[in-house]
Amino acid sequence: MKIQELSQATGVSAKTIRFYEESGVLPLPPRKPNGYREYDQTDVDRLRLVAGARRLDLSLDDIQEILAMRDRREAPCRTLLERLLAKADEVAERIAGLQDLEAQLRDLHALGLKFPTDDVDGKNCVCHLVSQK
Amino acid sequence: MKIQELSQATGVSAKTIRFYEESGVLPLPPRKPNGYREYDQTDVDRLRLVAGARRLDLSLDDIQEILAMRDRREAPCRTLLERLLAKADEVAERIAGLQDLEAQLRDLHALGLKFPTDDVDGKNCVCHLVSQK
DNA sequence: TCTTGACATTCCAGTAACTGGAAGGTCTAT
DNA sequence: ATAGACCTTCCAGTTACTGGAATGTCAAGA
Repeated sequence: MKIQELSQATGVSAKTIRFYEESGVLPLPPRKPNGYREYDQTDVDRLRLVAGARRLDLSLDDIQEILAMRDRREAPCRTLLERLLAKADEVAERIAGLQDLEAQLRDLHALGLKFPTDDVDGKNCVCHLVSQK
Repeated sequence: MKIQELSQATGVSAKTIRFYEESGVLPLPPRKPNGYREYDQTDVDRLRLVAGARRLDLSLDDIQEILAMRDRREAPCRTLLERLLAKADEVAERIAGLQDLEAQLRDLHALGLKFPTDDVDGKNCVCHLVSQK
């Protein structure tokens, strides 16, 4: 299986596959005599796991750690579970921050509409709204 | 006014101020004979505007463009307004995505708790939950 | 056989917005 | 004289890729 086929099978670009390899989340694959990387089904499985975890926004570091533990046959499941929960909490926080941000942006926009639009650089320029304190 | 004082007045680190200068959002300040940067109140104002806009998550590119227009006495207000709105929409989208993500993470966690925890690398390992398809 | 096109390889550089650190110069006070 | 608290520049690293250049390989068609 060549890199393009692995790419097709997983939806991860060849470029990214090489990057994952260099990053250490994917093992160095054997090479054919011509130097091409050779993959098999276990690589598909592993890369799918990586891609799935990335979709859940786990960092490559996290993923590598999880895979390393799995490879050492330690209990990765509990760890993964904890990471999932921690990640969920993180995401919840990020959401709250972004909701604040969105509200502020819309407030500012609404407020801006009330200013005379021909007041290019006057005291009422909306630019001042953005400036803090 | 030295860089540290500007930093105090705006809450932006000296390191970041130099970075902003290099990025072009802040102008090259005059230097004292000893080579130290010299700032005044207009720099405080400008940097506050930058910091405020950054807090609203506008990119340095956006900010630079807005400032450039203001400096040219063009109408930055309308532009800023549009950017605020566009940014708000962007943020709303990002929030929706993150909400999906959080739900997925919590579902996965809940699902994971139902698996036997001693099944280290068996078929039921939560790792498989993460893997796609 | 030659050529074309689609693959493969490596390496270098860039993205956004900083942050950290090293090596060295300057100022102020004791 | 020396300590420390500044200042300067430059280089490197962060995250997860992506783009591009230069080059090599392979299979198929004219």
